Amino acid sequence: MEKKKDSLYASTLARGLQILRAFDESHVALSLTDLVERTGLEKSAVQRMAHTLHVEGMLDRDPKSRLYRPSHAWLELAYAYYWSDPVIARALPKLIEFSRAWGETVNLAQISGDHIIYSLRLPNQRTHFAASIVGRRLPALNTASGRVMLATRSDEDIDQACARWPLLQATGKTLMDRCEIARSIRLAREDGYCITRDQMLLNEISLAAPVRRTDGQAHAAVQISISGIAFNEKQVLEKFLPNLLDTAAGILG
Amino acid sequence: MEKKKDSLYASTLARGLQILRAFDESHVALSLTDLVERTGLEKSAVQRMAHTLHVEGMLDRDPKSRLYRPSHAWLELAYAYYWSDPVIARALPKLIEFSRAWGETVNLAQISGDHIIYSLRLPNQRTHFAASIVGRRLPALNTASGRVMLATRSDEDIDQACARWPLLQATGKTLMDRCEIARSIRLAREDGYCITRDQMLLNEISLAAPVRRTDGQAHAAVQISISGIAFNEKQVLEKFLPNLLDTAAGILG
DNA sequence: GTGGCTGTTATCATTATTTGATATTGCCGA
DNA sequence: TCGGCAATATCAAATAATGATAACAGCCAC
Repeated sequence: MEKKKDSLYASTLARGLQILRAFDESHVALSLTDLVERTGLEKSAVQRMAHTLHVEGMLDRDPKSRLYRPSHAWLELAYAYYWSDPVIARALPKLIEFSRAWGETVNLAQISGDHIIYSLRLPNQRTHFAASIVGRRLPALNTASGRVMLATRSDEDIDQACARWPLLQATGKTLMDRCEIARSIRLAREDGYCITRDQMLLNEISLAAPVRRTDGQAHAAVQISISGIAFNEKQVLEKFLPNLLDTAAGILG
Repeated sequence: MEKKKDSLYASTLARGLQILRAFDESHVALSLTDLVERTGLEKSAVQRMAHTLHVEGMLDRDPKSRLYRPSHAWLELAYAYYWSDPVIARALPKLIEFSRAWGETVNLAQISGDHIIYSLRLPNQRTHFAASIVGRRLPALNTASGRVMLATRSDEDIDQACARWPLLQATGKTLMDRCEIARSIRLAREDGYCITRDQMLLNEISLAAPVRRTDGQAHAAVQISISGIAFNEKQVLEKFLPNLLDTAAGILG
């Protein structure tokens, strides 16, 4: 109907997926009319899709308010994902080891188009909710992890990315200058790590090291979040960098 | 076609979901023919569903082997789930605190039909992969978490569950006697906690405390896994129980 | 209580979409 | 190089989705 002339494309299935994707951090429970609004689908279509997803166990429903909510099945899908990605299994024991040894928050980030996605998180101090749960996506250019991964690519790739990939001003100090970001990435290539401050959260220092494959490219990074109040960048590098590089290198992307 | 006479049921969507559910811990990458086998759908239907899911970003595909794999979108769904469930946000800081203070593996389990599902995990020592990642489902009756949650229900509910809910013999020592399990649940009701050993993993002691709602029922539990080599049950109770109960009580289901 | 509003549930003729058989192509190992 | 298996592409038949509309239910203000 609205999509490409693709005879293999099952639009009913796509509409169902639209319903699933209507839920996010600021839309945690939706009524039928909410879903109509958010998806732009016909009322009847939403009714049928939501009903089907409910019957199939993908959506829970509060009988009182009639609001739909994500079900536990969404976590089961994450479980299946974890088993399917071989990097996860190699990274997890290393991250646990690091977390135990240093008592700091450590994450595994992966590149996903022009964003990074946090696929493993071992939080060690109370922080914002979003910073503690897996599945969060952030523009790659704004993060230490994204930059250190990008740094393993060709110059052309880096230039292209710096020119085109999206940016998000998360704090007042988030770096939005694309030339500066390009410089930061080239520095990361020389250094083999990337460190940032106040980019996604104020008073947060983020240090990332690449998880390289045999061809040298990194599709994952190990990243730690350190309080910018307790430490400055120099101290963070001295205290954590060698072990972080070891941890990342030991994973083999 | 095969399903109920439900005029709102969109079977195409359901077929697509079947494809997603074909992936699990022992099926991490599937070809079209694998999918045909696992779902029982027609070859053409599988072709169209998989194609659509790929176009929509729900499945990745290795161009070489042509195998389909779960995509990062599966983690994004988990992210949306986390935001949608209010218990998660209340539990996470408490679990982090406990993990920091005691350096032991701590989990949040929730009841999901006749199974439990681990929705938060803070692993603190290397163990089996399955024991470290969220989304794992286990028969409620076989776990300390499941029993301590069931213990907050009525006697009839407990009897029904003990009679009908599934069991899984995970180790040679997994308790399979339904009468014994019922006894364990009633004990948990008196004690306000449940402790097990060697049930899902050999030499693992599992201790769980209920997260009660205002009506007294628990739909979640905080659970810790302790090495049965380093400790015996008595020591675990002495060392961890008071703090675990505090942690669980502080969450408010 | 009662009326009116809003959002949900149910129905149905029309038709677009899926279906599933089959033909074609491409890949990999012998 | 060939043979066999699996992945793609095609298409007429018919089923299953569509979307408009009608009936219903819950909630709030009065």
